[in-house]
Amino acid sequence: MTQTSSRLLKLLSLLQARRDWPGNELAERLEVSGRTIRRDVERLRELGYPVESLTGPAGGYRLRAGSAMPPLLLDDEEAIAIAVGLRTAARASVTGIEETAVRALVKLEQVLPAHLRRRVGALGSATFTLPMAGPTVDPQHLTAIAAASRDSECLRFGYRRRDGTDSRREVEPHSLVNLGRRWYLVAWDRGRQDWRTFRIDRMARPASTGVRFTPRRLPAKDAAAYVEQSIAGAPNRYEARVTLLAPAEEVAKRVPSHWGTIEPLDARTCEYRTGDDDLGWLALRIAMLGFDFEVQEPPELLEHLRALALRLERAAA
Amino acid sequence: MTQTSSRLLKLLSLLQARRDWPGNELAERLEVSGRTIRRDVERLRELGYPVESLTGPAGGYRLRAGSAMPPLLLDDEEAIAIAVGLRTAARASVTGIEETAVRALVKLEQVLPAHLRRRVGALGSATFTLPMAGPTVDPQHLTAIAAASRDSECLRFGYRRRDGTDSRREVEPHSLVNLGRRWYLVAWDRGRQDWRTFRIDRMARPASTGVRFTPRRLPAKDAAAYVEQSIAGAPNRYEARVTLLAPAEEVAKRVPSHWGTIEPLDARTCEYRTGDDDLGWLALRIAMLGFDFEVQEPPELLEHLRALALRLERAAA
DNA sequence: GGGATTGAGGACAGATCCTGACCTAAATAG
DNA sequence: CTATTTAGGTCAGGATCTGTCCTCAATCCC
Repeated sequence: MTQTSSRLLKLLSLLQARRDWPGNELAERLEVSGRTIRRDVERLRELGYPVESLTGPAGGYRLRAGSAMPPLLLDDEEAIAIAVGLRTAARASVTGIEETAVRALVKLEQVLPAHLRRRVGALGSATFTLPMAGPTVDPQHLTAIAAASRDSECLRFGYRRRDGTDSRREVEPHSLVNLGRRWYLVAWDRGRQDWRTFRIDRMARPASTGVRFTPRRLPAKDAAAYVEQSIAGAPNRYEARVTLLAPAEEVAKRVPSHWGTIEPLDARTCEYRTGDDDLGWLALRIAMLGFDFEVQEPPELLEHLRALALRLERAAA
Repeated sequence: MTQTSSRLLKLLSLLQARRDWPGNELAERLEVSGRTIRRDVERLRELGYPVESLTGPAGGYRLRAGSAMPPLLLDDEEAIAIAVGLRTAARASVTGIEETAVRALVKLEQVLPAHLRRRVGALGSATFTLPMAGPTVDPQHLTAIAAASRDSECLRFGYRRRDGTDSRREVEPHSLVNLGRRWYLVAWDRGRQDWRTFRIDRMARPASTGVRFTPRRLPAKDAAAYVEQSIAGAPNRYEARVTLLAPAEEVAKRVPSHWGTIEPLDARTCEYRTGDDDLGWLALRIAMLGFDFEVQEPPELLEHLRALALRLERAAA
């Protein structure tokens, strides 16, 4: 039966690689009779994959989108592209899919052949995040932590506290949480015998110890809630409100909707609101818009702008 | 034997969803005897998927990375994350995997269930590209064009020439090429009866006509070469060389390696080289580094910096 | 070290399924 | 209208699958 199964997979793979396939070409490729191809197509349909067919000359088979995801059959290059894409998605921190991206990445990396993993690593060193975007998180850390947490394995890492002191931790990872542009791990600290949240960018060399544990119940609704309550007060977040000297429509064309909101003030100006943890980053984002503007708040933003303007002037001198 | 095949797929899916699986749990889930599970594992191994097994208590099965990619079995959320990740990867224009990312995206979108496609579209509207990054390319255009080109189907679109005049085109798409931060389509223009290259960001509503064509031979080594020769002279590219007043090591920590090269000049300064088509974008990239700097070349960069500094000063006033 | 747990795999029998061959029907492009 | 292409019924021989039963081997824990 491994013959039939692998042939079905190959068939699915062919149907994903090109859209239209005449039956006899499939038969040739899979080295079976046309009748068997028809039966295989029937089987795929039974399994829920919608294979369309057209009769007549220029007819053939075609895999449509169905109601469920079929298994994806990727070649090496595509697998790499997906791995790299997921890494950037995990750091995008704009769309709210970061955690899922990491989960998918863990799944993919588990089965990614070694030679491909090396290539992904090489490409991955091309960091996409902007220099000013604050502390960056190593995607390899993310996947290592997510894998340990998925498989209920203890995790060991070095951790630098807020005050700068270093320590080594051994924890039972519960879940990985993305908030704003930061990643947190919620875990039971085995040394301290209590729940803790850790910032991933403060970790050093996280690695599974291989020791399994039985998951504990988190004393909170969910991990995200736990992180929020435990960093309450800390995140010093800034909300910027600036007036742009440009029509709202024109601004809207250039500003991604998730980067803030635009409200028209009059025919020639509009108000732009956006928030961030990092003032420097906030200043740049506004400067990059390419329009003249006036800062309404916060006042701290003005200082950053002044500093930036000075630096540019010095350079342009 | 759709039963055995679908069971094998389910088994593969389970093995991808978690790392360790005891045999009897698999047997329960798949509603077969333990013996059949062992046989299924054997079958997977025959198909080339390396399934490890450990005996003893706490033993079980585990899917390792092999030498070839197994079919990826994704849940809905993961499929969305991958689609979004690939979209950003297609636009990243830094790593050299954009074209593969588009190919993978075409494959995925072909089978992406409708409800998921809607969600991807909603998320996709959160444009990630930076506002200043120049003309953005709609990923839906990219996939539409890539699909037509993969399937040898004619493509129709509106095109705005360099001089601003609009026209409608019907072409036989040959391939999609990514150069720098721009996308080009190499195609046989049916109206003009000749080869042409089109910039994707100048296209309007590209769509397959459904008409099939037989691929022609391109009069060049490959599509990338053809694009390069046909836009020779046009791309007005700038190479910047600036001196940063900061030690090379410190800069290296903040600058992604693909965004330019860093050469130490002395203990306290270094030289940063980077290139781009867009001067404004170039200026920002340097300003964002967060270090004092001096521009060596090009002179045009100075003007942009001055303009930017002025704008910031006005805002900070 | 001993016992319990878990995977490995041979053998068997009955049921099921697969394949290719052959044939007819229906749809479609030119 | 004709050639092409998928749809699918039927048949027969061979291959495959499954569960049961059993014996081994590796590993963990007491």
